[in-house]
Amino acid sequence: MKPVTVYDIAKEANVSVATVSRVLNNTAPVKKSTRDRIVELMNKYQFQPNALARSLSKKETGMIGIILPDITNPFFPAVLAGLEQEARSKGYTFFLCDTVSTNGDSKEQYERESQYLSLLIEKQVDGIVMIGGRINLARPSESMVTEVVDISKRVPTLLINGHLPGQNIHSICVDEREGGELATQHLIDLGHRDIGFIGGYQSMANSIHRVQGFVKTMEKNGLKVRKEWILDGGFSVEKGKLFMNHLLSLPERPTALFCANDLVAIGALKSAYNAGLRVPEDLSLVGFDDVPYASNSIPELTTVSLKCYDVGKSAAEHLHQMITKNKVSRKTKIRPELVIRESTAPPKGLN
Amino acid sequence: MKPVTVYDIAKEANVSVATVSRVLNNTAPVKKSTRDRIVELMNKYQFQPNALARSLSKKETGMIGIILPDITNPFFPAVLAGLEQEARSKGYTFFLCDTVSTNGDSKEQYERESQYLSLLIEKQVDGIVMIGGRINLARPSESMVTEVVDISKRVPTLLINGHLPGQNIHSICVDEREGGELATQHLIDLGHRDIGFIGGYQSMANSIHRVQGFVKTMEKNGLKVRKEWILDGGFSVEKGKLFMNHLLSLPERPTALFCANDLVAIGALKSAYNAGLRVPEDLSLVGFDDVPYASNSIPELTTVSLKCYDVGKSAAEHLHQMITKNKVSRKTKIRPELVIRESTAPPKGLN
DNA sequence: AAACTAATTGACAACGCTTTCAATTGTGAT
DNA sequence: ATCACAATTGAAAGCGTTGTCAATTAGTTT
Repeated sequence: MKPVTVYDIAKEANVSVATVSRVLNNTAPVKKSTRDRIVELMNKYQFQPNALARSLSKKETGMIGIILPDITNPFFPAVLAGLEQEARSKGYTFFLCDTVSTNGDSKEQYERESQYLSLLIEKQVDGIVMIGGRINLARPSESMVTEVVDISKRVPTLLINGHLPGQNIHSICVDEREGGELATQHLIDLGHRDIGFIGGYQSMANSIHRVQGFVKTMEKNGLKVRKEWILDGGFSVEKGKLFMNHLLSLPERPTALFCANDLVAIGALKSAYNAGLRVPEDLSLVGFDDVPYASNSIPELTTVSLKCYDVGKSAAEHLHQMITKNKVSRKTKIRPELVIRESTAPPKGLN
Repeated sequence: MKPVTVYDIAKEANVSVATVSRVLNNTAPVKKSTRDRIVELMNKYQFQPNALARSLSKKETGMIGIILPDITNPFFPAVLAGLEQEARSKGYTFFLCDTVSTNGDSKEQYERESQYLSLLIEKQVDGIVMIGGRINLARPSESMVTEVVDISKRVPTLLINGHLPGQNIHSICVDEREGGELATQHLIDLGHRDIGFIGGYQSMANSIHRVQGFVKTMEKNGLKVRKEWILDGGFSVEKGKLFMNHLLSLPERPTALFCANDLVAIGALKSAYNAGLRVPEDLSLVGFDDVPYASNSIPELTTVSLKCYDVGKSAAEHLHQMITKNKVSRKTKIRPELVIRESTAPPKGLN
């Protein structure tokens, strides 16, 4: 019942473990006859080398750890898919760390990030990628940043769509601001002048950037941004509904809405629909991220694509370079792209 | 730059590594004064024990491997969430194995499953959970089953919503057939007589069971099931559209559709919508799984809930029992539940 | 056949932790 | 003091690989 080891094989083949190791790794020539004998034994016993022992000895595990906030948010599986695909082709394997907390307490979430960070070190992963969570905070606490800075000194660490103030950790991200500009300009080009922004958190970098792109573009076009049409406080469908409901209760309403992400847009869409508004006839909606949801709603969502898959893929490539100690530029940017679908149209008066 | 080891700590504290290990694991009493000294050094050097070494020695890793077909399908993150939450609370950690193949080749997918199965053994995971893929095949190849049977003898293995013909591997699953009955009866109770079934694969157990529940209930109610209204060949939104389009081209159409999963239902919904049909007025739709999508569409999908989160959670508990060698019943069933939302209504003529 | 280079192999020390067994130290009782 | 016993500790043997260095064997060349 005990697993067979190189030692067992060696003994039965009348060779030393060194030789067995050699055929196992093709690390040095072995006479054909003895190699055959060993291979045969390996098959006979279904020998599977113990990766722990191997890693301990070689000081490399081929594992990369990924810390993300919530696997249930479709955005993360989307980038994960690209990451996985690429990393796998390079021989890496995955350690999934979901920091979601049952009660939605973000303090607990950051706490969990810390735990996982240590854990990954202990597990001796070859690299770490972080996405979402503290690295998306506009102003993370001192300890939060030093913690990951320390980590990044011990093992190649890559941030996806995030950064740490005052630090210069490797990252790959897409220009959120530009995305915000794209979306807003699209709406303006359609003829909208009364545009609102909903979703996100003022404490998070991505939200801030998206809003900045929005505001900048509005002003560039000589349009006024109305404070009461900028609502934040969440990234979920549920929150999207709430935001929309609030907007609906206002005396004056925007004709178009730029949503902090697709989920919020979906929520807004639902609320608008329930209130009898038609999208895009009565209200234009643009989302952000381009998760699968976006193209499956009715109407399909116009959105700015973060190109999740590509981001994931680049991340894997970048991290691989870091691990193999090739030099890479510290930051790599990916440009977002506007995907025009069905949820945007000229405002009503303009037909 | 080298990581500090128990040995380093021991030396500086003037004790043996055994003692260091003891304070590290609280595995035996250590005099307060020396314990304090050691703890202090650990902090000073930010000592983090090497989990590889520890696992090698203890013969346990605290890792559980999970093999799934495609993280991008929202169903899997949903059960993963429950699994993760529960497993984490028990001190386990995750090894993610996504077997998706870029080109959608299922042969390649099964191949990948084999690779991951070996890999997990090599990595010495404490347990394995499989979901989807070959364990959902109605008639998997001989080698596919012996492979996982062999694995299950080496390490606790649990199947979620799957089985292997002629074997008796631990599994936790929800009764697909009953789900099919629930959905169908609901439609019939609403007054529908012309009901179709779309989606799934005739080669897959879950599809077969769902159809069986459908057929059985139809017959029980004295209704005829029409061959031409049973379409299979996929689980995606895209396929759902195709199925619907085909149905639309038929001279006679069903007034209600039971879809193999929510994604297919969404696809059908979109096609119906594009064809000018209104759901549920002109067509009733019921999905299966109850992924987040289901409650975010317009109209919201009536569906049979697989209670993904619960399934994941039970799986974690079950596997934990297996790992700790407590006795558990080999199979645990979870009952599906009909969730009535907005996509179903009495057929038109009946108002 | 001797000398020499090339091809194969084996011994053994890491890798960093846990665990067993025995040795040492400390304590209160006598 | 002395003894019995409990509380602490240390030495060393694993755990299953890899990798280095030296030794052995085989193959050429003269």
